[in-house]
Amino acid sequence: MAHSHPELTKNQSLVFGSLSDAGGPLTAYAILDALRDSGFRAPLQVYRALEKLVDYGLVHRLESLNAFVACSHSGCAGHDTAAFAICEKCGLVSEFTPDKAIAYLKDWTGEQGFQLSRTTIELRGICKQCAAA
Amino acid sequence: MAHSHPELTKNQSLVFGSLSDAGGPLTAYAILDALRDSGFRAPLQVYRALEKLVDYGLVHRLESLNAFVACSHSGCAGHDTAAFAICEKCGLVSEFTPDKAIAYLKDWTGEQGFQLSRTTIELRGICKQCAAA
DNA sequence: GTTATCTATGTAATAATATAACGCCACGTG
DNA sequence: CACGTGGCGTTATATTATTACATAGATAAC
Repeated sequence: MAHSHPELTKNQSLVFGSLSDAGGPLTAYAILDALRDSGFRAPLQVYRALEKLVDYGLVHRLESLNAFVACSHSGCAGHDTAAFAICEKCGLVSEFTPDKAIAYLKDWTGEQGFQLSRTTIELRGICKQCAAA
Repeated sequence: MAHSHPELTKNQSLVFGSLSDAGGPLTAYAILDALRDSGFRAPLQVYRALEKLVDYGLVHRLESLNAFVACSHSGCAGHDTAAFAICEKCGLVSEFTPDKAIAYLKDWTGEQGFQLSRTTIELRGICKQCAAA
């Protein structure tokens, strides 16, 4: 699941590049706009590339923002158990891997007989910088 | 934050009722369709009611489904730290309150100086029933 | 009692996010 | 070559959510 991946195609590289350059989350349509000069014309070009990139573990989808962000730990181990802290002031997104919290969630799913395939953990609040300001 | 609430208005009652009756998540437009006979005509009627209901802690938004579900613990304490296990086969949604996992997440936010206001925890997988089948 | 204000509501229009359906081309394998 | 697979381009459409503006009722102030 996720992790190693073949060479990226042209479109995948462009999409991944625009996310990396942004250094933060972008919506699919923001990516589309960023790549018009590179020849992108339609949303599907972006969505198709994103699907693969998420699959490969290079990009995360932020459900609560309907946006996408390049993975902080390229080729990251816990890609499917990453968590995100999202600042509601400045938009900063910090990715981390809450192993112990995940362990407790897995305890619960184990007890329930729930076969866990993917976790979404997104924290909303104010980052240190913005709180200080 | 959340919890006690005034009397529900007519629209709020209708929306809450349809979510309760459903016993599972509904999209805003599914609610709209369910309430056409009750006089609903436009999405905004649904979204406005949902906003209040979420505010009051009676309804949760499931970010990964773009859907809404009545809170399992009416007037639930940990409304803003609830977690959900979502079965990808049958659509069953189980709400629970992973206190220990939340505690670890709060450890992290505390260390980072991140002022946490809201958590989203959604687990995808296969429920016990569907796994057995 | 009238004015001001606040909340809820109704309606139309539109924005933002995401997918379906089709056909084409490049590539590798038998 | 014939064929299957995967990526790509394009059009159209589906789904989710909000903006903008008008109306109606309750309440408090004067």
